[in-house]
Amino acid sequence: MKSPNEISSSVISRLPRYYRFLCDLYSNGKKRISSKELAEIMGFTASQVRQDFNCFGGFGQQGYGYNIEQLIGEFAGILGLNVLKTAILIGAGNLGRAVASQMSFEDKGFKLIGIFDCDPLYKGMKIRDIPISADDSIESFCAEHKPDMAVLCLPADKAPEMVDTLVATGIKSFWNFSHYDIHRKYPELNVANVHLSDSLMTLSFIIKNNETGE
Amino acid sequence: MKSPNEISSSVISRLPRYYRFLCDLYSNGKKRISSKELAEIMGFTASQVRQDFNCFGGFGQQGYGYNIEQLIGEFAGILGLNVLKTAILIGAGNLGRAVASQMSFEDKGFKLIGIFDCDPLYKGMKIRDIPISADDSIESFCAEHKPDMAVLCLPADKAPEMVDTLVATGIKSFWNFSHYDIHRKYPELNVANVHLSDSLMTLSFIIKNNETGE
DNA sequence: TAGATTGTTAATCGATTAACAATC
DNA sequence: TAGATTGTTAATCGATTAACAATC
Repeated sequence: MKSPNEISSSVISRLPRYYRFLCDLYSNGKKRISSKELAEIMGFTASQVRQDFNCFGGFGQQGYGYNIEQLIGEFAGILGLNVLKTAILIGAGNLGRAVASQMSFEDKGFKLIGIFDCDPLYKGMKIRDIPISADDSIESFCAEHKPDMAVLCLPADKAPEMVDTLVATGIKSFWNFSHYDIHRKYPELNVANVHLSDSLMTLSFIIKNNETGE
Repeated sequence: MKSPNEISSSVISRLPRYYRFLCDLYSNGKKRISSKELAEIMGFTASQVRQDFNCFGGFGQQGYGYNIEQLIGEFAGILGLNVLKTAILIGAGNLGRAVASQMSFEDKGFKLIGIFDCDPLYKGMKIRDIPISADDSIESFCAEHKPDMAVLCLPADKAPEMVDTLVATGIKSFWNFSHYDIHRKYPELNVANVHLSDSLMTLSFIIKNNETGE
C-alpha cells in the first residue's frame, strides 16, 4: 500500500490496461483469477501483477486468487471513474466529432456538456444532443458551468491562445489531441496527451526493423 | 551505436517525440541545438538526450552541439519514414473517417490506398479521393494490391475475424484502434495500439490524485 | 491436511544520471 | 588558446523478477 504520489509512472501506465482486461474477463463470465493467469493473458509476470496490485491494497486471498468483480470495483475507485467530472470539447472537425460521438465519456466519470468550434459551418449541429456552439461563447459558458476538463481537438497553432483562455476560466485538466505542449507553459495542470502521429511513427519504426532484422 | 534489436523500448518510445520537437524547432528557424537546451525543452536530462542519440550514431560535434536539419534526417531514417508502405483502413465510422481524412500518412511513409466498411451506407463516398468499398471486396483488393499495413477502426467484436482475414491475405502490420488484442493470437505481427479510453482513464487518475493530494 | 496462491522481502536487471576525458 | 559540448564510461537509481514464508 503506497500513498498516491509514490505510485510510479510505470505502474500508472498499466492501470487502465488492468481495468480493461478485467472488465473483459468478467463480461466473459469469469469470476476469479490468479496473478499467474492474468499475467499470462496480459503479457506480464505474476510477480509484477502482485506488486502492482499491492501498491493499492491486498485485494487477493491466498490459495484462491483474486475476485474479478471486486478487483474491477477497486480499480474503478483507484482510477477515479466514479468521480463525476464535467468536460467540454473544443474543435468539431473530423477528429473532434469522432471523439464526441464515439468515446464513452460516462464510463470514465466524464460528462460532456459542451462542444465548440470557430467555424460557423457547424453551428446548429448537435452531437449526442449537445449543440455545437461558436468559439466566442466559450468564456460565458465556462463562467456559468465551470467545466472541469477540456478536450482539445484543434490545430496546434490555435491551441496556445485557447489554452490561455480556458485556464483563465479555471479549467485545470486537458485531454490534448493537439500538438501544443501544454505542460511547458503550465506544468501544474493535469494533462493527458494523445499523439496519434507518434503512434504511427512507432509502427513505422517497428516495421522497418522487422524487415531488415529477421 | 547499437544494433536495432538492442534498442530498448524506453528509447523507442521517445523517438517520435524527438522527431516532433526537432521538426518544430527547425520550422521556427533554429539551426543548431545542444543536448542541454533540447533536454530543457523536452523535459529530459542532457545525459539522456546524448545517450539516446548515441544508440544510433554520433550525430553531434564537440563544442558545437547538433545540427537540427541533419538530426531530422537521421531520425527520419531511423523511424523509416522514407520507406514507402501501403495501407488500407477498415471501418469508416466517425473515428475511421477522422483518421482517414486528417492523419498525414504520407509524412510517415504510409500511403492510404483503400477504405472499407461493412455498412453499405458509406458506399460511394470518398475520402481524399479514396472510395469507401464494401467489406466483401477486401480479399480481392488485397490479393491485387498487397497492402503492407491495415488501420483497424472497427468494433472489438468484429476485429478478430477481420484480422484473420487480413493476415491470410499477407498483411503483417496493424495500426489498431480497436480493443482486440492482436498480439495475443499473432505475436509475430507488427502492431501499434491506440487505446483512447486508456488515455482518458489515465487523465481521470491524474485528476483524482491531484485533487486529494494537493 | 495438502495444495494453491498470496503479500512481501531480497536479488537482479536495466534505465537514468553524473562525471569527465576527448575534441571541435 | 579557452570555452563549450560531445561521446562514453562509471555510479546511481528504480523497476522488474525471483523466492519464500504466511495463510486461505
